[in-house]
Amino acid sequence: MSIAPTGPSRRPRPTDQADVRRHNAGLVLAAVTHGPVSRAEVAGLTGLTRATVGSIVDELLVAGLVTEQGTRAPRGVGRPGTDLALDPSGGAGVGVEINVDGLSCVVVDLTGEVRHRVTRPGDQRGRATGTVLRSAARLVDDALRAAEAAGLTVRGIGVAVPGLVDLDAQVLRIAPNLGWSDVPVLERMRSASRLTWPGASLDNEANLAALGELWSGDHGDTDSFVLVNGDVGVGAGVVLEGRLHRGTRGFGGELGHLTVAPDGPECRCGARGCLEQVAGLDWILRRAGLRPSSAHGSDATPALLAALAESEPRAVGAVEDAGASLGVGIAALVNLFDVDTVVLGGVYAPLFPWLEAPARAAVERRVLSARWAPISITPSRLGRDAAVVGAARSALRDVLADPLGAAGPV
Amino acid sequence: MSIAPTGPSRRPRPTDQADVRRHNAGLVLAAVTHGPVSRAEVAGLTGLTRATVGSIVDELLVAGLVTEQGTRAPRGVGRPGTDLALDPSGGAGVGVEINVDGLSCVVVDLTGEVRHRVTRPGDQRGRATGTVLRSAARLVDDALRAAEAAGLTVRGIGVAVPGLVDLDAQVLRIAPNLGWSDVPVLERMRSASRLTWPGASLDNEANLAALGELWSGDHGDTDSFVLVNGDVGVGAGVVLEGRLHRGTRGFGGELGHLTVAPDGPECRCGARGCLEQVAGLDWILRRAGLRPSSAHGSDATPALLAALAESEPRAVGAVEDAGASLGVGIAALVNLFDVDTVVLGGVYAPLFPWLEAPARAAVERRVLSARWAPISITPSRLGRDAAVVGAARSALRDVLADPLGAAGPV
DNA sequence: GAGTATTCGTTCAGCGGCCAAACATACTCC
DNA sequence: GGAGTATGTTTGGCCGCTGAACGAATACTC
Repeated sequence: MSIAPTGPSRRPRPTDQADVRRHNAGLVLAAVTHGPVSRAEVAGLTGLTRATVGSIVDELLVAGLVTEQGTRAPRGVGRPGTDLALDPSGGAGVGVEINVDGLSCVVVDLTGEVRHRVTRPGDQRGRATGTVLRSAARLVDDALRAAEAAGLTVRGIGVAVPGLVDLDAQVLRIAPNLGWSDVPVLERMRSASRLTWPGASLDNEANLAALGELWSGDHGDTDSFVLVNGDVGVGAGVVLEGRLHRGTRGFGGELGHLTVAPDGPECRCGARGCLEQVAGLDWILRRAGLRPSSAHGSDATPALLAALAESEPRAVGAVEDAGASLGVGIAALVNLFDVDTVVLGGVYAPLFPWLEAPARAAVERRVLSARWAPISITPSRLGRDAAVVGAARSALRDVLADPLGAAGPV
Repeated sequence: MSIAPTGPSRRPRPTDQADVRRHNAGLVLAAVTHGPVSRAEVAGLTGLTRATVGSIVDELLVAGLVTEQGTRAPRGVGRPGTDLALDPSGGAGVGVEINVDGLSCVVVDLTGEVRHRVTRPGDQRGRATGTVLRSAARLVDDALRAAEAAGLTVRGIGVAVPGLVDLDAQVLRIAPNLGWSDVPVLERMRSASRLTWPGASLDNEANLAALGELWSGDHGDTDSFVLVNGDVGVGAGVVLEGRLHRGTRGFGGELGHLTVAPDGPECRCGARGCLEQVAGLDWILRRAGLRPSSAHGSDATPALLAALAESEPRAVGAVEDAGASLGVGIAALVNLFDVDTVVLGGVYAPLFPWLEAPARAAVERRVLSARWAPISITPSRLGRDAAVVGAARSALRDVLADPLGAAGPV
């Protein structure tokens, strides 16, 4: 909980009463997020006085971020409070995901509800960059119109891409699996759109998926976890103390190129025995006797799952071996980051029942602290939606963290 | 930069003007740390107004944390400013290190200068826990007396241990290389001491060494780096954005048990191929034909260095092989954390000339982003002192971060 | 049914923080 | 010696939080 702004500007910044107000407004809004609460309850949760909460809530009401839900049915003696909740029409975020196997776009309101969803499956690798970006821009235009029709003011747009993003320049540096490099995605999408955009931001899909999982709120009280996103490549989104850790240059979480088997097969990156080579989707499919090259992502996975459902030995063995390798990678994550929760997303989510036991065994053998502090390994809640939803909600994050700064609907 | 308190209490806390004051006082003190500066320069550095800086400096002066150094020799037109600097007698921290190869203890003043230093080399593994702790307590007593004699008020005591520390309970959970487990180090040292202690804290040596390096301030502008501490064990202290990352439970940075050779020798931890087993000091010494068991730490290292100086092939080969394995570990760190600087400490510091090339080669082969973003690998500046000095300074950190909260000399 | 206790939300004076601007101070340059 | 410039201090104003008092709405008690 910091009242100082996070972000690229690393310079130490002085603080004044306005920052205090912002911080406390964020606290109040966070308290309201968890469900209908009265002003007095918010005061109890946040530690602020009722007077302060009242004043902040007044501002949030006129900003349209919070609504009063009328007097609550009395629960005991004393005057009953008036319930407060996030205003579903208080604003929305648009999320877009550009991925190897398709495009998707959602509109999410302040309460986290998905109000609009469109997906366009299909292999994007054969298509020209411009064509893909134009399709994506069209999805955004539809989403913006849908939001307006629903009476929602769009506060921001988040775009998720499968590659390394230069956050300062907001440029996609390289996306190996798309074959793109140095693409100013936002700029080109914006110019392909016919509508005026609110603020927009670009980020890596694993990072945004991790944020999506974080905000889905189903992972207990943990504010430190790693989302391991399995696909052809293997990436990790690292959330420490509630904050996404992109690393100094945004290149963090490259779990796929962790060395697991020094004498293993050669990787595209030039090294040997990268995790990606012995736990990635292609390897699993090959090992299971399926054809990875012709059938990618959404195509081959059903065949694999069918084989697993029938306990086909090669498929089961492939996934179990991948699980063991993955466990070595997870052990490394836990030994280094000391997170207590690891969430498996992407294709690892449906494969979880078969991956779990070997992965857990490897982790328990290799993590020194596992004896004192249990490590939770769970499948992703949002599944393939994690990145889009995370992108949309990240667009709302600024509003939620600093409700009075960027607020003001219409 | 946060004005909210960090620490075990994770509950969201409201903020008020007092916190603003604390935050800004910390800013001012940080600006003063970098060298003699005038009030006006501090205002420029921090973004505060001269009025505010003046008022804060007044408080820091009466608190005895800052001194005026008289009018500065004029540099151009205008009234010359009065230089401010940290008060060398403004307080001190005591650091103690309990390690396999000896005990050491230092007193560090506010400016970071070491004012007292005692080391007691010798293998601690044969000695009973109580005996070791009593020796350490005696060192602390000597340090407290030395500080008093120098007119320094000791603000806190930091203890560094080579093992996993439960920060909430302040208990050393396990120190494999000492053979200790579940030792309430602080409690037992305190009761073995004849003097009254100020606040004390216990932490892992690699973490404290990383803090020591961070505050030594010689690593450029980086505020994200990893210190890899080589000894019989291998630990890592992770500093991200200027903050030490202990992980959710303080068990982070266990680099020594990263798997680098799945079929390698069995480790004490039960797994196979831990980095510690193929790049730790014992392994290097054995491989170099020296006797690790009879001659530890400060005893065997000179022999190794002498052999290296004479280019003795077995010694050179041993260190080069260790460097290659270490490089695999460093690559994992960089791929996951995306730090741009890795500092090698402990025994790795004197071995650096021989380690560097193979380690760097392994890193460059295994880190995907190394092509765009160069990775700096340097030896530690503080060498074997990093952990003790870090421990002493960590005891001062609370004062520096919140000068007005815990201040008040005498 | 009336009075009392309890809880909720608001109002108001007070305190402490920062800021902006004016002022006093000290030094250089002409 | 006066003009110009930069430092440090003082003053008035604004803003946010606090604590206590107050009106409002409900339950409990006799």
